[in-house]
Amino acid sequence: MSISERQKEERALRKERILSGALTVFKTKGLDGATMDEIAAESGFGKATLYYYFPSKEDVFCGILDRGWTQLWESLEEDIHSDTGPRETFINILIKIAKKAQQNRNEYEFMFNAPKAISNIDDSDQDWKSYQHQLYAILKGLLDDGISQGQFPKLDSNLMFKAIGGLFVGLIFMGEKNKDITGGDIEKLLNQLITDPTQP
Amino acid sequence: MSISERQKEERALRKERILSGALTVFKTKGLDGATMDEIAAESGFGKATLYYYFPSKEDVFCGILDRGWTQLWESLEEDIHSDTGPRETFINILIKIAKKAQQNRNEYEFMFNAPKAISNIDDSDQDWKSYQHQLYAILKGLLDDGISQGQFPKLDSNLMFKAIGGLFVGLIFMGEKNKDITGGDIEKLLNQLITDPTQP
DNA sequence: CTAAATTTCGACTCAATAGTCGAATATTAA
DNA sequence: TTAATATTCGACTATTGAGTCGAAATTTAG
Repeated sequence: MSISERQKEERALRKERILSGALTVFKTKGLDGATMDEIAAESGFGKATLYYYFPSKEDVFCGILDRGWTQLWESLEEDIHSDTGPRETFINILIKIAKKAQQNRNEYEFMFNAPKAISNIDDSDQDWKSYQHQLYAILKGLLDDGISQGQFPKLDSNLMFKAIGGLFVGLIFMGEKNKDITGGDIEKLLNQLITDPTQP
Repeated sequence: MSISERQKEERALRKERILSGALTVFKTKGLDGATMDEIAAESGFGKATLYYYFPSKEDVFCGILDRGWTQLWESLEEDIHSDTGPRETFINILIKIAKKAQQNRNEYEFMFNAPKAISNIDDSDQDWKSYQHQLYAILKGLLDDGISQGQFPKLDSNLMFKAIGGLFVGLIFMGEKNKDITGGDIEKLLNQLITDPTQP
């Protein structure tokens, strides 16, 4: 008899629990400050048990990114495939990301910042990377389309992309509080940045 | 006979050399990936010699921040005390920082990003922190003044500050290349973000 | 119930690295 | 020259933390 469905689910649930614990520890101790012992304690397992579910610390790390980027990608698909114009789609996507990021701030801060801190020989095809690249490609495409349709200011799209990305990250992750920023705020500032003053 | 002026200078020069080497290693290996042995090798000293100049790894780290923020603060003083209006002063300061940051990208990336990664019991009065806070306070003040004078959009200044800070960091540190961004680009995007459309 | 499979974990190994020590070398002042 | 002072450093220590091991506990299936 092979493993039952319930067993699979419980196993997945335990993995989730470990990832959550890891996220908590990463948040308080930083990426390198976090130890497997602490993650084990935080998630309520013995250290050796962690290695029964994840082959290495790095895999715990990537597990968080995988889960996060996959979920984000899936939750955005309807917006991506909607047939609104580039500008509206672009803004909708960013606002949706912002909302999710504020609901799960730790996770998203990790997703957006942690990858920079990796120096490992990282040629391997991580799932999360492809999702991240896909998302960035979509956004970049919308930006290009929007610019060529005169919906955005006529500026180099790479530059715009950096600027918007920075603004976005700044709004959501700068400072400690996260209560003061509404979807409306983000929309307002995005509009401010991407409204072409030469258009009526 | 106490130590001569030249001796002091040479000692300071050796400290500089160590800080530069440290910056190089930090850049390639990351903050926690960098070891004192590597920093020693990179800067051309034996490890023990490093400890003759800096009491700990953390002090090397803070040495970089101290030097950077102090120099930045000093180089900005004339702009800060100029009597141009808040908007112009604000933009001048940001453009000057951007220029310096692009000339010494490693150093400034470190200055802007490294502090987040510190989790140490950091109550101690680090010089660099006061410079950083002063600079942020000045910028925040200019923003407040500018808003109340109608030179900026009427938005919450904390929000604006986050947005501008993010945009700035995004423009300068996102991606790998740093050649494509001119002072003009930065000015253009800043203007885009901080121009009140309701004003003539 | 019993045997196989799954899950758990404390104790151990082993490598990496921050920081120290004491001796050697170089510089300065008289 | 010579003694004091400043500088250099390789080898050593001590700690920390990732990953392993083997045995114990629990669950599942017949």
